[in-house]
Amino acid sequence: MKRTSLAGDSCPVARALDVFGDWWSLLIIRDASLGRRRFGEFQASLGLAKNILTTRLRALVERGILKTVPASDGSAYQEYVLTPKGHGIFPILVALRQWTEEFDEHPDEIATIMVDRDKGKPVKKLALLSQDGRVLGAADTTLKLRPARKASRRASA
Amino acid sequence: MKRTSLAGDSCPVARALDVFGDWWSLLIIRDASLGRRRFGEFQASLGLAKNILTTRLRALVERGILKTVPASDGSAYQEYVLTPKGHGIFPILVALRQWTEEFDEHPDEIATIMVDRDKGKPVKKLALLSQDGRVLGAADTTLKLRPARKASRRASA
DNA sequence: CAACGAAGTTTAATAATGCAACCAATTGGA
DNA sequence: TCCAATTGGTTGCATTATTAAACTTCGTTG
Repeated sequence: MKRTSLAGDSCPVARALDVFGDWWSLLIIRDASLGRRRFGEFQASLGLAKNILTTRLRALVERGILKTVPASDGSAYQEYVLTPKGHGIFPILVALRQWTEEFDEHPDEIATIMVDRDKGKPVKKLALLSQDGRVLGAADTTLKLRPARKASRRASA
Repeated sequence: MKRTSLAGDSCPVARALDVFGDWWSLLIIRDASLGRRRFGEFQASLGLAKNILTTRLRALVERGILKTVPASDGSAYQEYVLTPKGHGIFPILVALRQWTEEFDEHPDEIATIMVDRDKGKPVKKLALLSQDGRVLGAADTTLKLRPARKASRRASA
C-alpha cells in the first residue's frame, strides 16, 4: 500500500498536504497555535492514541513545523512549539474555520468564534486580492507556469 | 484503523477536516476547481487507485461538496462538479498554496503560480482583517465562546 | 456487432491506526 | 530519603485503510 507520497509533486497544494495533510497534524498544529506545548496536553485535548501522537510529533519536528524546547516551567521534560514555518500555517486554520462557519450544516455546534484581540470583534473573512486591490474569487484567477528562476535547475517532472 | 470521527467536535477546524481532511479529498477538490470533471480525468491526474477514487467521490457527493451531473459532452457518462459548498473550499486551497510558496524547501519544484485572470499578475497573500481594517496575525486574534443565538434576532453576518 | 474504452467492483497483500498494556525517568509528597 | 503518581513514551496485537491488479459492466466506435 505504501501511501503514495506527494512530496515530489509540482503542485503546491499537494506539497503542503504532504507535510501536514494527514488526519491529525493540522489539529496538533491548531492546538500548538492555541498555546498547548506538552505531550500530555495534546493527548488530552485530541484524544488520540499516544503512539500516534508520538509519530506525528516526530514527523512535524522533522519537517520543521514544530521544534522541541527544553522546558518552560523548569521541569526536565521537553515541550513542542511552533517554528516560524509552523506559525505560517495559521491562515490555513483560519480558512478551514471560516469554511465551517459558512457551510456547516450544524453551525450551532461550533463552540468558538475568532475575534481580534484588541476590539474583541469577529474577524473578517480572508480575502484574496489582486495586486491592484480587487477582491478575487476562484473564477477570477488562473494558474500560470512559474517563470523559470535561476539557470538550468530542472529537477524531476 | 477506525479513524476517529471528528464530526461531533465543537472546533470548526476539526469539523472541516472531518469532511475533506483525508489524504485525497482536497486534491480531488483542487482538480475539480481546475475544471476536471470526469472519473478518468481525476484518476489520470492524481494517480490514485480507482477504488479509492470511487470511495472519495461518493463521500464528497454525500457531503455536498460535489454533485454528479448527467453529461456535458453528450455522452451518457456522468460528471462530478463542485457545489457552492465545494467552491467555498477555494480559499483553503489558496492558503495551502501560499504556505508552500513561502515555506517550501524546494520552491523551484513548484510548477505554477496563481495570477488574477484580468491582469495576469500574481495574487496577493490572503489577508486576515479586523472589522476596522487592521491586518491581523495569529497573535492578534483570540477565540471567544460563540454567543448563544437569540431566536428573534437575525443570524450573524 | 465486435472491439475498445470508461467507470467501477473485487480481491488479496500491505501499511496505517487504535487500543491497551507495559516501562523508564521525573516529580511530588510524607 | 523513599515511595507513589505523573509524564512521556514504547511494544504487541487487532482492526481498518490503501493499494495495485485482475475482473465486470456498461457505453461508444469502427
